[in-house]
Amino acid sequence: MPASKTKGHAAVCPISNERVELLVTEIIGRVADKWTMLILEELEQHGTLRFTEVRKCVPGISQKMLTQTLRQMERDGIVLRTVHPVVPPHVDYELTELGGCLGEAFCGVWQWAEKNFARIEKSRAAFDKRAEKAATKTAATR
Amino acid sequence: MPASKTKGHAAVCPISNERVELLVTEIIGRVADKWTMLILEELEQHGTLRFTEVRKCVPGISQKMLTQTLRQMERDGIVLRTVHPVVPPHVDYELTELGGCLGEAFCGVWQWAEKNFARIEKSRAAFDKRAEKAATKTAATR
DNA sequence: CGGGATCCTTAAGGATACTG
DNA sequence: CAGTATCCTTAAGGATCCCG
Repeated sequence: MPASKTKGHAAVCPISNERVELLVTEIIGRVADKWTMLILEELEQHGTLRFTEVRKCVPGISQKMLTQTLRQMERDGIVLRTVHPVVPPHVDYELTELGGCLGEAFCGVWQWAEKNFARIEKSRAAFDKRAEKAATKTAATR
Repeated sequence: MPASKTKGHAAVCPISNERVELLVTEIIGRVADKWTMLILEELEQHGTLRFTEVRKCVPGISQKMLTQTLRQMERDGIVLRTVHPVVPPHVDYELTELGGCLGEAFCGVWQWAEKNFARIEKSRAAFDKRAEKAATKTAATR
């Protein structure tokens, strides 16, 4: 169990630690988002993509969410957005180096999900069965 | 750049691959959640915690979200919930082995956030400055 | 084509009150 | 103590239209 998480930072950096932790937490909250992760994954796999291409790669995402998420990622320095001043417009998206690092960091989570999805499904089924039993029992009691 | 993400699964497993991908995506969506990650982190760091203790460790979480998230995690087999039949009630939460693995997988993301939060802040500031400039320019034009 | 602006609907999430 | 149940508010997110 690797111990160097947020707490490990304390000894190193003297600047207000609650602030750092809040910041890190906020970043985690921003980055640990469904669409962000999916877009990240696609850009990592395909390299550079245009707006419409990203949209095709991420099924189910609305144009609004795509724009919004890409903007956030651009703002955070995860994605590089290049506008080619031609008509009709041509906009390219690609990961920055920072974004690439994040992609690699998330890789472990993807692998975890891939490796364990069957276990998770089983656990869910078992949980639901127990819950159902409990429910019928409660119904019988009253 | 490790290439074995969802796509890498294709060659190994013959069962409907879209289904697997959907499942994995769904799991990612579930697990890549702010509260889930924070609770995971606390349980990994403290071992076993009671309901109220978790609540204290995760500032800002409402009791509703805490219950809800813990239930989801229990259902997914990430967290083990132990009820001691005493009065007043005593309920313990701890990570399962599966949960521990997930914690380790997420560790990379935490480290990424810790390492790069300054860069991200700078990127955001720069982005906002550019946006502001663009806005005043637009305002001047009309 | 790549969005911005607007409207509208659903759902996430907080506050409060009650219970075994 | 560790929840469940209810209400209520905010905001996420989809659909639509339009524009450079």
